[in-house]
Amino acid sequence: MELQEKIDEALGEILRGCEEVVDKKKLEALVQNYFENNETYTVKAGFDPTAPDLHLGHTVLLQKLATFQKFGGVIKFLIGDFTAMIGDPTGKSETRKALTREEVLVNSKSYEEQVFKILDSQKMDIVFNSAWLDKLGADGLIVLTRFFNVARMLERDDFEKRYKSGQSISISEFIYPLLQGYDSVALKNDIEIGGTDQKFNLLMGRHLQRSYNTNKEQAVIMMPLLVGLDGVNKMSKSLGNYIGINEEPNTIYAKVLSISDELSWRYYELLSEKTLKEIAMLKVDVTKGTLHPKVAKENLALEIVTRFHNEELAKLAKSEFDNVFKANQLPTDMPEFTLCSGIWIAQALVDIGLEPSTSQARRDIKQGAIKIDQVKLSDEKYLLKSGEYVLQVGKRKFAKVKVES
RNA sequence: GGUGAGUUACUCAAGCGGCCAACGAGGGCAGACUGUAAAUCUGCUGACUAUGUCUUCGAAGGUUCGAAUCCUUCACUCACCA
Repeated sequence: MELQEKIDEALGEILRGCEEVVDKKKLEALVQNYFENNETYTVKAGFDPTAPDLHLGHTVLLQKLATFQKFGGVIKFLIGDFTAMIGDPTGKSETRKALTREEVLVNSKSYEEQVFKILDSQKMDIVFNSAWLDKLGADGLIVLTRFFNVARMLERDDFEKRYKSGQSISISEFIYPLLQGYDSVALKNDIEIGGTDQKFNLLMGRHLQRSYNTNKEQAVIMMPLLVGLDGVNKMSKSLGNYIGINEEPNTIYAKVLSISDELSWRYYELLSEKTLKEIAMLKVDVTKGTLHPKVAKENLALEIVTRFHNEELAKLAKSEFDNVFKANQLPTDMPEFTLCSGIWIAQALVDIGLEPSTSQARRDIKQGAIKIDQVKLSDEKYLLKSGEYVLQVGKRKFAKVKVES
């Protein structure tokens, strides 16, 4: 293959799924330089030290970093331990509690374990921004704040809104983007990747690199935010609409299948390793009716489970799922509990964690949501006799109980 | 610092002395229909072995037979003025 062709192909992969790119020329030059002279460049992405549980939303970014690793990018995996003390004002987040050094280290270890499922550990550095921000000092901070003015800071959407409606904006929130931008200065960074919600902060890096006369001006790539399982909000742990990469194969599989058909295409674009062309063809097949939308979604689920576990477990997850929900069989793996004979069914359900309260349990019994050995229970006051049973709440909560006399 | 408005369940938001465990909407849970999809329809949505009891309407006191509703103090939020 011609060199130029290789370069074009690499750029195609790099740009895939990006929402917006700033300074595309710079990006192209870096990649070209890598192919021609084998010179690497740095790619920075920032992560919050408080959230070491990665979910698919994070992997959109990580997969993009992995792509860069293939084409000369050396990843600066930045853990914002210093900036976490302030809390990113982007969106609606509140002030966060400061973490101790130990907590940060523990979290970063956990990051490593998870991140290496996607990234090549040989081509990346994990860095902490406290390394240079601790040393910045008050005088350094004053210098930093000179490089930006309030009027421009207020141009940022969320600041503007809050300012106009008279809500409070603390000075520290103004400093946050500056510090994040300073990270790029300190790292002499070439490219930064972040979510679209980070646009302002990402561009700040460019601005400050220019201000500090670093002779560098990072290119910026913005990735769209992955919508969560509810199909409305961005995927986040606090909203509970996430798929964690450390979750069980069965759980991941089931969660992927529970998203809406429409949303599954978005997931295809951002998470699948299929080419855009292949995905477009799948879409056509579904529209024509030659491919059932559920099958398309099943394939996506299989692909995702395979990435974080393996193909065998993915297939098992599928057959398990089909068994339970298509054929109405019981799951092969259920939590098991031992109870005493004569226990009230509602109490039993609470004790084993299938219901939050006996009140809720009663309501569910009334509505026919509780099953014992797959038989609907209608008696609210039912007492369990000794023996072994499978208790079920709704369609997806199961438990095996052994009742002893 | 002054003046005024507000603080209600997961969220928004009614209620302004008894009919209030608190209208309505969203969310959530469950049932029907399905592909555990979407859409739609229905029910539920403080706790308690329960036609009753207990704890909730920013916090603490008070008035009253009776308070989310009235009074006092405190805390917080917002608006206008300085």
